[in-house]
Amino acid sequence: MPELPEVEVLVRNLAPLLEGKTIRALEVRRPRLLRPTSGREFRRVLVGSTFRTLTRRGKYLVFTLENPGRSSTTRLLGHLGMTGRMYVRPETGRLPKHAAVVFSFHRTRFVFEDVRGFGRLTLDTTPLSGLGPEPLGELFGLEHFATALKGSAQPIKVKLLDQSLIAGVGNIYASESLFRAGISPRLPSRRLTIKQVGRLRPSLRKVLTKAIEWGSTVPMDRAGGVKADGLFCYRRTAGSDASFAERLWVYDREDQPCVRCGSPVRRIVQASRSTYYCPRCQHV
DNA sequence: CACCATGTTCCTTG
DNA sequence: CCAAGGAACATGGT
Repeated sequence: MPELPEVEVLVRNLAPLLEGKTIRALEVRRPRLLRPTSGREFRRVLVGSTFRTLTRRGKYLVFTLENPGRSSTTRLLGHLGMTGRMYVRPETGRLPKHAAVVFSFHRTRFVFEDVRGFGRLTLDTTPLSGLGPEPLGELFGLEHFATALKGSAQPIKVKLLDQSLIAGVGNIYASESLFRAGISPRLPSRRLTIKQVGRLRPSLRKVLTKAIEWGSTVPMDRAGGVKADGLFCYRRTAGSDASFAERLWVYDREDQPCVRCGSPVRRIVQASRSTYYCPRCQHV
């Protein structure tokens, strides 16, 4: 589920459910996902601590906790990888098969589960320092963007995935924003004209903003959608999912007609990841 | 069985 | 030294 918009929606749903909750017990079932923090260290620091704030940075969730005993604050960093999920539930019922970490409160528990195990929940916050500006923030200026692209021969699609350039853009919204801007994903970054950069920047912002809106307004009981308890997860659900189709213009739509011109959407592989685009609307 | 998957990191190659 | 490409990570869906 993990690009900026999905993480943003998750954070908004989760924050009110966590704030003020004190960790009474903590179970680490897949210590590997805490690395480089050890399970022992993780428990030592967090049991007894109280969740204060939850924010997002790029695709990361940033939790702050307060420990009364040490009168200090702790930052906890979360990342969903490809299949991570986080949610608060009543303490009843059994845990899912892939539950990695379980925080117990009074009558509820906060669960981090991850099927593939590419996600992370750790006390190591160093990954934050390597992130570029937030694409929806003030620091993501046209000048900064244009300058960063100027030096690189990498295809623009690949460049958009570079988290040190912009934080939070993933494979889906990279394709989507290029379609909206009418720019070929193959175009070397340094070849973008100032006019194209001028279109790409607002396209990125629009696509991300719309996705946040969509994620925040969709009925919360759809399969693979958002659940009322703050769980958010989407999976590709073939063509049967109408809302998913409406939401994305090119991603995962290989051979389907372009929503703008009708010619078939093409799929190519760049940096070993799928890119989708309309060869007619995104020439050059 | 084969191929694909929203991400990041590490290693190799040029 | 740097950039680019690919594998690895681990599991499930189609």
